[in-house]
Amino acid sequence: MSDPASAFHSHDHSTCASEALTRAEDICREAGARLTPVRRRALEILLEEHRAMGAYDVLERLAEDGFGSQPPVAYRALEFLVDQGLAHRIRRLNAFTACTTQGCDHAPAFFICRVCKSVAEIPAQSLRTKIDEAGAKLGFAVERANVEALGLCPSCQKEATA
Amino acid sequence: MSDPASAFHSHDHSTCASEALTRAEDICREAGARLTPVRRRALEILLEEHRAMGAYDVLERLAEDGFGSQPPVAYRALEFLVDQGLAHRIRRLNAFTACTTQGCDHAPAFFICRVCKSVAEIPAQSLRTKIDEAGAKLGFAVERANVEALGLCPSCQKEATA
DNA sequence: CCAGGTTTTGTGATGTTATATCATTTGTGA
DNA sequence: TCACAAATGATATAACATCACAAAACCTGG
Repeated sequence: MSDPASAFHSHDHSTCASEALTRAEDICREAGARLTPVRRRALEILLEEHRAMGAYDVLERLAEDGFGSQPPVAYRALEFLVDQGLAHRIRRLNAFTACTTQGCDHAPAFFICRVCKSVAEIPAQSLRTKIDEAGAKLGFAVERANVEALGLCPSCQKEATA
Repeated sequence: MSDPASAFHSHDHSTCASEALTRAEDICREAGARLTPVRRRALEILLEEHRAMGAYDVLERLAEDGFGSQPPVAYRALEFLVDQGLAHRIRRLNAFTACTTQGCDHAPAFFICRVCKSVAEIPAQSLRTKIDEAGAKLGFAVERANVEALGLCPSCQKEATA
């Protein structure tokens, strides 16, 4: 993956998205997982923008494309993507976003702009280590950790002061 | 607050809970906020155990005690408690838990046992600082941050190996 | 005290997010 | 090509959360 937190930088997004899709195919092939048409389409939809989308929004788009229109269609596709590390669930927003650090450590931290809803993901292995250590002090064995920060992205800060 | 992460230690819980309630009263008085009967009762309910409760579970208990039985009753009380820093929302569980570090920095991190659902809270200002710094590198201004770890608490680990 | 506004509560309705279940189809490998 | 596993379609329902409005409780100045 090119650029950490590309969400907040101008960049060639069509390349960004198509590369992610190509990598996703590789990752699935290696994992022996099937990137079926719905799943692939769901990922494409998430990749269109660096924001989180609700399952029902994804569902609507999938239905337009001729896939089923019932909630499980979207939830299953999204669950698959999350399991494969191709997407992440943003709990704060009850929503999903495409992974922008494929292949990386997968201890992501998210920065969510409360105004424009864009979401940036960074690799945060060092935070994860700290969390593990803090857990260890309590005798707690950490298996997964969420780190989600809410605030203002660079451009929305400019808007705010203007 | 006595003991960080008391959830995972045996302790005198009735003292733990009653002290928390007393402090809550102080905090509200100082803030000029009204700890009304529903709000107080909601806090008591959350304080009964070191776990997260869903709003509807709290609602059920409140209704039994003669308060209203519609969802807003619970959501309003819980929102008040969260605003006052007397409770926290655990996004991973869509649930709420009483604050066990009242008065502390309020940059909490949570450790959630996936088996017994107990929740421990620790002050985590240093993690918060790291998150702020990581945000700053992206030009992102962090306003709030969630840190939630899922895994196994000490006693559920013992169970698992047994 | 009491008239005024503000805050809190009660209640019904509705919106949003997520899962359970089961039948059917599709892919995969013996 | 048969049998098993994986994926999809479709219905129903569960779980979580908010809106809107009316009634009651509470402060506060006169």
